[in-house]
Amino acid sequence: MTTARPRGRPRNYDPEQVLESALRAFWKGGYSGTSLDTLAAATGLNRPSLYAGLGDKRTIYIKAMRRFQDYAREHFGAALQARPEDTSFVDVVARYLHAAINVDGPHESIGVSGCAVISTATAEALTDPEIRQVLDNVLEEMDHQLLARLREAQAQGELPPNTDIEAMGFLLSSTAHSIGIRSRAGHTKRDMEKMVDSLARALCPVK
Amino acid sequence: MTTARPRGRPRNYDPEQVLESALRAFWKGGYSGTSLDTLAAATGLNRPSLYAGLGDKRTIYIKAMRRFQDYAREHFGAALQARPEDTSFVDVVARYLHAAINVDGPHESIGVSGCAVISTATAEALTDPEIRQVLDNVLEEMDHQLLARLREAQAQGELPPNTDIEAMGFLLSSTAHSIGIRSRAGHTKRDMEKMVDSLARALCPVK
DNA sequence: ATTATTTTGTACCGTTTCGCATAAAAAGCG
DNA sequence: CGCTTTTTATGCGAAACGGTACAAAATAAT
Repeated sequence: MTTARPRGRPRNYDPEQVLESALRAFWKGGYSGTSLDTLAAATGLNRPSLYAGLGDKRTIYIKAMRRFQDYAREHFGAALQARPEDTSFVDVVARYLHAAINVDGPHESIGVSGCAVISTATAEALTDPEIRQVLDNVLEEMDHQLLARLREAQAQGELPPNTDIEAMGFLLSSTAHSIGIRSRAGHTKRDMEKMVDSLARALCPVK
Repeated sequence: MTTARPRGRPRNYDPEQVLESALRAFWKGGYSGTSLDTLAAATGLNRPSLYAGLGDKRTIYIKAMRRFQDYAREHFGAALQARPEDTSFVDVVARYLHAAINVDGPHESIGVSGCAVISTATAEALTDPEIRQVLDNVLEEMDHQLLARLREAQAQGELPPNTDIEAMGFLLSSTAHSIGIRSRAGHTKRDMEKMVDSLARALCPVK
């Protein structure tokens, strides 16, 4: 059984795929630097279809950023999950940093690098309150996701009771932000992978 | 004695002041988001004078970013200088973080916030190799400035011999990067000032 | 005073930008 | 088969964009 076909002419595109293409276009060229023509070429749609399907440029951008945020949340969440083979919380921190490299580092296959939101929303944040809010929401969610896990770790005894959870969370999220910026500047995965273990040890009060 | 006047009609503006105004315009609106008209209005010059005096848009942008880089280098350098009242290296680290807040945090008087380069060059980095290089140069200089000071500290016994200097430098510069991003997202100086001491302690192996 | 030189300001050029109006196309419904 | 509904595609239009031509203005040199 298939869902009942809607009334008129059927859509000629997959909305998910179009949003993903739009994300990649903005990810590469930024908000102001990506025109509707570029967006149309990237998605395969023409401008009126784009507009009818996703809204105006700003709306498409914000939807694309939300999509990236979903993707990032998922990966960071998975990295923070405890695993049987973890010998200390250093392993969890290292996994988080690897996730940051995978999420915010170079994506060779699609020719982009950096956190899509941080790399593009910062430029607009002071002139567009809604985009600033998207950026702030991403930062806040990253901090929150980390702090929740760090508190749990402290409660479970994975981290010493005197650990400054807030400072540690700030440093971890900051490192993730910076990994995105560094890769945007051309740094490779290998450049950053080789730092992960020493960073994890330096970040973790558990020696 | 004054310098011999050049031949033709004298300039009606101070090049330093114009470049500073251009910096503030790009700082606020980003590269793609700032038009030559906006730039002309901000500097008080008209477009032809701007072009004759500073070059085309990209050239003006790059000169403005270099100006910001000079400003940042100076402040970070001053913060890293040893002071008689320092009781431990934690004080130096805290001073560096305060400098990051002053340089990359909100500048209420001129209505901008964030590191001018990171906040605006990241959006262009993947499509403009020269701008990417400006960004990379800033990141590299921050790391270099920090590492030089950390090595010195280790040599002077301010830091334990087993300190992982590279990791510590990476974390410190990353924190500075992130402070710029957070303030771009709307975080206030006070939000971040209140974290400085705990961050400095968490970053410093000297407890 | 005249000339040479440089800066200034208006006005313009061709292109790009975003958004939409409008008609053709593709489907279901009666 | 017509009729309605929805999507597609061409293409328009007003505005904004980066850049420059050109003449007027301001100064030094002769």
